[in-house]
Amino acid sequence: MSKAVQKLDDYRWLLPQDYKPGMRVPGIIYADEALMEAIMKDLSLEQVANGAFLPGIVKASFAMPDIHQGYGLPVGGVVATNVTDGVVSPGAVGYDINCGVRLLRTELTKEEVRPRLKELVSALFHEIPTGVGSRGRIRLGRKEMETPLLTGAAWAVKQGYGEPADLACMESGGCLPDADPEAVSHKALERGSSQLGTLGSGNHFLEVQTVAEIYDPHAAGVLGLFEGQVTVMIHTGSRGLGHQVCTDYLVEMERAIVKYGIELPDRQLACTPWNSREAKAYLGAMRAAANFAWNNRQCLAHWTKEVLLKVLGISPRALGLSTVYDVAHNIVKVEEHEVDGRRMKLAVHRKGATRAFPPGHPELPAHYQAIGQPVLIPGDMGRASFVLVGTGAMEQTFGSTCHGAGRVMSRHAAIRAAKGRVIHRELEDQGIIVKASGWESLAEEMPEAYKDVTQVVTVVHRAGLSKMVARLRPMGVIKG
DNA sequence: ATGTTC
Repeated sequence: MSKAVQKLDDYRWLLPQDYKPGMRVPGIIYADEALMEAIMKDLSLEQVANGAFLPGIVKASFAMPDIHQGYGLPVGGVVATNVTDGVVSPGAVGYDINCGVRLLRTELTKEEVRPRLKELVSALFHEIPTGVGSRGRIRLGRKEMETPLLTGAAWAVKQGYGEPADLACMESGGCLPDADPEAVSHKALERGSSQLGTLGSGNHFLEVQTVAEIYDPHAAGVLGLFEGQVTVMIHTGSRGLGHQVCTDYLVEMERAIVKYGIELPDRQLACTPWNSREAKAYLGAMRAAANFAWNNRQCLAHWTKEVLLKVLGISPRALGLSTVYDVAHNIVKVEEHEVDGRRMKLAVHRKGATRAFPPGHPELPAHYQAIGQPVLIPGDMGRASFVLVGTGAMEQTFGSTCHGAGRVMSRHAAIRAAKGRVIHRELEDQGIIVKASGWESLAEEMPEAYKDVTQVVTVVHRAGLSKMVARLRPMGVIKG
């Protein structure tokens, strides 16, 4: 019976190490009974087990309650490898390097914005490039790409997009050090050259929201959030540039596993020893792509502010827009963690998982030291999104929590299920104005295609990975 | 996620 998944408590499940011969550590899944049922329907658990084969993995292959099947590792997976004898795996980061979420606060209430909402959503949709292959107003030559890739969002701020204060409100200050633009292929640079300040497609969105409920008044106060307030959430990543970096290095990793004799149950997890030439190159390129994504969200936030000012016809002071935080949920980072009582330097791969460091952690900005790292959880466009803060994830999951709702329907299944329905009308009946590039992109993303995000965050809250601060309700959404 | 099967 040990070969089956075992329930540890109300929110934790164990995938024993003998679930699949060759696992170096067990798997741990965070979920309640209902979410576990959904998780067992695809190959997620198999992929959690496969992650446990990665050389140098420590503690366990972790999965968050929003996991679903992905490329190699499930989306919602966390694996940490020892940097002395472990590996780095692009499939355990994902195609959309530094896919992430940014939350902006305003001084406005929903009553003040509601009368202009339709106009606002139309203007945002008009001004912000959305959809696959969308191009923005910034055009950079290959040489001009170097600084944004090296210096992160500080580049956008220097260009006049946003303010220096934004940088302190971003994970890692909006820049991963040791990025190497030279390790990014010409093809990747070319794809990225016109994509700064573009939203993309799929589950990426820009949403005008209102704070519907506060669970933790102290943390909400520190974050500048109050009930009835209007916020803006931006969910996007590194676009074609990051996708191309992942594609390029997966080819390289295929060669590396042969060269270094690494055996894996799934080639999609192809990886390379941490101290190899291939790892150095991938990490340099991955960090450059992460910095591109931070610039992308920085530019999008700036244009969002411009549109808000123009449509609402108010002063910047009356708008009171500022950055609450900006998180990366597809990334690999070198961090120090305690494992079996020993401090270790680890490569923490978070693929569809959010860092959630506790209060007092040295990597947090001074103004958030008391509350812990802000966690931004985008839900579906009909229900809710959440703000949480880090609590006790350090001892459990290398300081990681969930990243979203997680799909329950494939894109294809969602389109089939939505046939004959008018999704934007259904949402409008609930007071949510949606603009998307087409019927299909809305059908793929309809609320029923996702798990209930409230259920997901309840699990991470009760399991002590992070603490619920506020629930945000969608008012207006633009989608690729 | 993605110039959505170079």
